[in-house]
Order: sequence, then C-alpha cells, then structure tokens
Amino acid sequence: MSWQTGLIKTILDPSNWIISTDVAVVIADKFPKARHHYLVLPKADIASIFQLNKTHLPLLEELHLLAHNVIEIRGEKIDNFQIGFHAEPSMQRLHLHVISKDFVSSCLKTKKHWNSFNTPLFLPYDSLYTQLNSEGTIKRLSKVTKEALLATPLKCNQCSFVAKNIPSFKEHLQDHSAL
DNA sequence: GTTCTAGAAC
DNA sequence: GTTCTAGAAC
Repeated sequence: MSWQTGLIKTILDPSNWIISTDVAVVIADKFPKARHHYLVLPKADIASIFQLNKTHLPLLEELHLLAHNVIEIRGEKIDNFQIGFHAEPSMQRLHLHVISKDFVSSCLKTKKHWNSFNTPLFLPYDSLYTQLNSEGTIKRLSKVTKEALLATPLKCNQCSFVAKNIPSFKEHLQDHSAL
C-alpha cells in the first residue's frame, strides 16, 4: 500500500474517529501543522476535490458541520480556525482540514507546509462550496500558478513580518502564540 | 504525505 | 564549520 492511501487505511479503524455520522468521520491529522489539526472525511470513496459535482453539495455541508462540531468538542473558538481544502491534495480520499491559526507545531517543517495553508493553495470551505455550486466542478490550478504560490515568501498570518528562513519563522509564530 | 541527505547558503 | 533547503525515494 502506497503512502497516498494512508488516510483510507486510518479511517478503517473506528478507534481513530473523534466524531462520526452515517456519512463522514473526523480524525486527528497524523502530522498536525498547528496545535489543533483535524481532518473531516466522507466514508464514500471520493478521491479528491476534483471528483466533486453538484450532487455532493449536501455532503459538503455535513463535512462542514462536523468541522464546527470538533472545534466545539475541543472547547475552541471557530474564529481561531481555518476550514478548507488543499488545492493540490497529496493524499487519497477527500479531506477537509480543520486547523488552528497558531501554526505552532514541530511537524511544520517546510515552506510548502506553510504556503499550502496560507496562500490560495488553501481553498476555504466557503470558496470551494461557491465554486462547486456555480460551476459544477473544481478546477485545478496551473503548474505555473502552483509553483509561484509555493515560492511565496514566509509572511506571518498575524502581522507584517516576513521571515528569512523556516527556523526564524517558527520562533516568530511561537512568540505570537505566547502573547 | 514523510524521511533522508547532498550541497547551497550562511 | 554549521545551518538550512529542496529533491529523490524503484
């Protein structure tokens, strides 16, 4: 089994479910990129956002409800979270990211990690829902666009700071979180 | 997606 | 000399 199927394997074991309904489950991200990082996945075999069509809109609403539920269960505030999809997913099985905005985590190691959540490489739930509702499908970003977004400088999500490298950026994020 | 590590950057 | 990044992984 290749690494791309890791999520499918993980959700086969109900002991990994933080919450579940008839159609979806919530699990903890195995390599959390912030203090809180959860994934909401449908039980149905939907590979990615690129397989979605308008018939999936009610399913998306349920995934979003579960995203809010897990934040509430953890006693956190919805405003402190980003809820959305990666524009270029790596793992099989559609998964909605529910991640706290601190981005303080030992698993956050690369510029790609940061930019995949803090540039248009991250598709907020509402944006994806709107695109699917109006166009009936989710478009891929061009290779050129993706490369440009991955090369975006490390700009803080809480102030105007731009870091020279990852270690100094992680220190900066931790300082915000301690205030 | 992560791990490993060569060689770039400092 | 050490830190840091970025590409291969059969």
